Order: sequence, then structure tokens, then C-alpha cells
Amino acid sequence: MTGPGDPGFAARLLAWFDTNGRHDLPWQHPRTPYRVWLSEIMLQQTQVTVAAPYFERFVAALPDLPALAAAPLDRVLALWSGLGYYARARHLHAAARACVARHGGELPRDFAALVALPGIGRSTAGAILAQAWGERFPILDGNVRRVLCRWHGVAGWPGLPAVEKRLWQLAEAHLPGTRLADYTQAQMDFGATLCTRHAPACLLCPVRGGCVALREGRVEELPTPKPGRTLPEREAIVLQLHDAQGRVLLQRRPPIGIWASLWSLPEAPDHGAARDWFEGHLEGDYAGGEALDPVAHAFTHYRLRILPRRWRTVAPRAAVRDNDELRWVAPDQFGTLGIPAPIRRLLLAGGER
DNA sequence: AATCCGGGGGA
DNA sequence: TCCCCAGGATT
Repeated sequence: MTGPGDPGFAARLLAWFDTNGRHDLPWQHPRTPYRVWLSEIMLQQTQVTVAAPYFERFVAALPDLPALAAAPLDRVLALWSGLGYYARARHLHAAARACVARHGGELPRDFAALVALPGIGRSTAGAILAQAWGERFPILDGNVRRVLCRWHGVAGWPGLPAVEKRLWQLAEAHLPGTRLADYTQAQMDFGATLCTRHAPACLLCPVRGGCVALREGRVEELPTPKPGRTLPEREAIVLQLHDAQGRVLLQRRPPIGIWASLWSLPEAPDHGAARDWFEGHLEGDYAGGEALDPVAHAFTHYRLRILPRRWRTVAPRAAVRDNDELRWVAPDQFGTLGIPAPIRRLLLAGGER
């Protein structure tokens, strides 16, 4: 009889991991608390193949926690640029500074202290403690959720509180007594390579002998997908302004909302507001701008239609000069700033003259 | 406990 | 276009 406490589950997963797991991920060598933490944050809602090159660049630039804490936020955002979910970078930076202030410049080896840091929740704290220190804490990420929903035949969208509570209980019940770092990695490798969302490799599965979904023919329908909904749409005009030296005027976004604190193009909700802003900041004629092709960008909760408008040579009004919110930036400097991916693409595509 | 927030890439 | 990927914060 297999059940929630079945010790064979973890044992079989570990045996599979030894020969089939991923043992060469960049954050595994060396597996320091700082690198584990950084990798866990980068991997939130982000696939391994996407995060890996960002991780390598990040640790090359900021190799330890004190270096991260000492870096300006702009530098951290620049290293994050293109990875998305920029709140993660701001939280990471704030957490590093909190560790310097409260924990002697190191990541605390304590669940409550970890969860108290910005950007670290229950699952990430468990992952850090298990991977960095071998402590006995469960995780519940997308992989573990999918595996547990199938193996135990748990129906209902995992985002529902009752389902999530049940999954945490199951994750806790499966924990082995030893090898917690390997077990944590094994679950994620298993979910990412065998127990995938579509077309899982059940024939190769090390725990197929207890899987409720496999036995009942429900593998493809579990976990229950999130209920769908239609997303609202918004529009925004962005102003692509070049000066005589080929530089582009960038504006820092507000510290809250989407793309918080990143550098972007000046933006307005409609042409009236865009014209007002243009006439307040620049010499020249708003109507002289060239309308570029719209750019569609989908967020999780709404769709944004970006309407770019370009001026090849404009000059600022005498009273307007570079400041904290606004600066002229040469194309070879784009890499040093945190710029949202669709805006960066627009700048690189529209930069040729 | 319920709700909100948010980039990108693969299918 | 849809879906979801190593979730967390806010209320």
C-alpha cells in the first residue's frame, strides 16, 4: 500500500536522480547559500534554460552577498534586464541590504528569518535551507505541485487554497530523513524532465508504481488547469526621440507598477497627453513624428498595445536637461541600464538610421 | 483566506 | 494565441 508517508517515494526519486538528474547546473558548483538563493529567485516563474545565462552573468558581476548589497539598484536591474518580473530584482537587492544590516552580511540559516526577507516565501525559504544546508524542509513549486497532483490524484486547480494546503501536507509527508539537498533537486529535475505538463514519460517514471493518475488514466488532465479568463487591453504612446548625436531620450519609470524603476521611453496614454509632454520638454513639432508599427505585449493580467512614435532629430527645451528621471542615452549604453524587453527590442530595431 | 501582481518563451 | 514556468506580496 502506498500513501502520503510512503518512504519509497523519496527513495525511488533519489535513486533516479543519482543517474538521471541534472548535476551540472551553474548554481550547483559551488553550491553556496548566496548562489542557491540567487538561483531560486531567478527560477521563480522562469525556466532553467532562460535563467542560466543570467545567473552566470550575475554572479560574475556580483559574486557574493556583500557585493550585491553594495551595488546600486540600477546595476542590479541592468543585470536582470530581459529576465522579467523585476520586483524579484528589487526584492533581492533589498534583502541583501537587510542581511548586511541584520545578519552580518550572510543569508540567515533560519526559516522565519528567511521568510521575513523580501522576495522569499515559504517555498523559496525551504529550497534554500534544503539545498544550501541539507535541512529538512519541503518545497512546493510548479514541478512538485504537478507531481503530487498526479501521484495522489489530487483534483482542483492548485492555486485554490484548499488544494494548496493539501499539497503542502503531502510534500511534507514525503520528505526523506537524509539527502535533503539532493531530494529537493530530484523533485525539480523529475518534474522538469519526466513528469512534464504535456506528454510525461510515464514509461520511464521511477514512481509509476504508486501513481493514482497513471492508474486511473488521468495523467493528462492533472493538475487541473487554471480557469481561463479574457484579458483587458490597454494602449500607450511611447516617444522615441533621437538627438543630433543619435542618442535616445529615456525616462525612469515610477517605483511602483509595471516595469518599476526601469528605464523606458517617455509614455502617454493617448496622443493628447503625448503632445502635451512633447511640447513641455522639446523644441519641434509633435505632428512631425513618424508613427511606427504597434508592438503588442501581453502581461498576465492585461494586454498592452504600444504605439511608438519616432523623431529623428529633436532638441530639448533649454530648461530641460538630464536628471534622475530623464536622460539622453547612446545605443552602446543600453546594456548598462534596466530596460524592459519590448522597449529594448524597439530601440534596437528602430535605432538604424 | 482571498486577491492581486507580473515578463517571457515554448507549444 | 494560449499556457504556464523553481511564487510572493498585499489586503
